Amino acid sequence: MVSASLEDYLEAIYEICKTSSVARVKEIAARLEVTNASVVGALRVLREKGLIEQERYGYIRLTKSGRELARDVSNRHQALADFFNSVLGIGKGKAESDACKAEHTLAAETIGRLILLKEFLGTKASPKQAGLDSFRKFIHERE
Amino acid sequence: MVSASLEDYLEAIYEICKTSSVARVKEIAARLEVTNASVVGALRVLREKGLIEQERYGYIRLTKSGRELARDVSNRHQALADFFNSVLGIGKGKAESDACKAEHTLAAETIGRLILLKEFLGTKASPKQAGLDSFRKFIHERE
DNA sequence: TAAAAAAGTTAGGCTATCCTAATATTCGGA
DNA sequence: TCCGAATATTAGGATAGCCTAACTTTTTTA
Repeated sequence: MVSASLEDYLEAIYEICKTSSVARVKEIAARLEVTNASVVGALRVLREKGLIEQERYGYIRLTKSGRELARDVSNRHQALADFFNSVLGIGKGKAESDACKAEHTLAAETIGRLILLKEFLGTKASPKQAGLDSFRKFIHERE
Repeated sequence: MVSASLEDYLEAIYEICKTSSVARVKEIAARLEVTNASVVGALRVLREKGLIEQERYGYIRLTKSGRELARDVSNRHQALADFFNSVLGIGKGKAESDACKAEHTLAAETIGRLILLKEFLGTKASPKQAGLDSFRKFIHERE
């Protein structure tokens, strides 16, 4: 298992690698607002867990399992931020910061249901079927 | 500010005091599944922050500000557990454990919106107005 | 190409939170 | 009432995560 903090590091590396192909200590530190020293400490642990690869003083890449884990965290983050903002109408900034924290704590099942709820509310097909009961049916149909 | 951990202690004391009028170290330890020693350490901090009163070897009571804070945490917990279970259809156990963690991380505004969303979905009055747009109107009317 | 700048690392320290083991206090029953 | 059981506390230690300061390596540039 990896802690919430380590998930944050993985997620940051994942996001950076989307555009840069490799990540560097400085970028991770900037994104997470911690010092380089803290990043180095976290990277050592991630390396020991086989989630990243890095040569001394070199670039940082996710391993297969690191990438899978990071992608999961990132997906949870996106889903939550989107739900908070586009369903609940929370401002983007707060939606992001809430997602940042809740992505580590909410069960995958819970987040999955939030995604369904958004779909349900976006459904124009059957606007007459509002309400909890029809949301339950909606869940049942897709799971 | 109090940490997530201290909020858990406050909440436990609050719940215990609902039925017993005072709390004891042993009960708090049992509820949070930590040792007595950990409870004692946390109580010292809560005392320093003026959130509880306790004589040496004696009973534990919340102060006014402690009770207010504990009530807030407890309310967030209830609202989340209820939303997860009764709206999302998550099993009670998981709904509780998710609530336990998210109660410390989600902004009050976010939790407030979840409560509104439940009300909205429970509204029988206007079942034709399903969908995100009418939820937004719904929010607007009550805030 | 050598010195300066930038980036990465290490060493050591701090705080929060938990633990176990030992000790102190309180309380209930013989 | 006094002794043992129950409860509370203290002492000391571990871990995680962050920091600053000093140092090393790499990169840039004059």
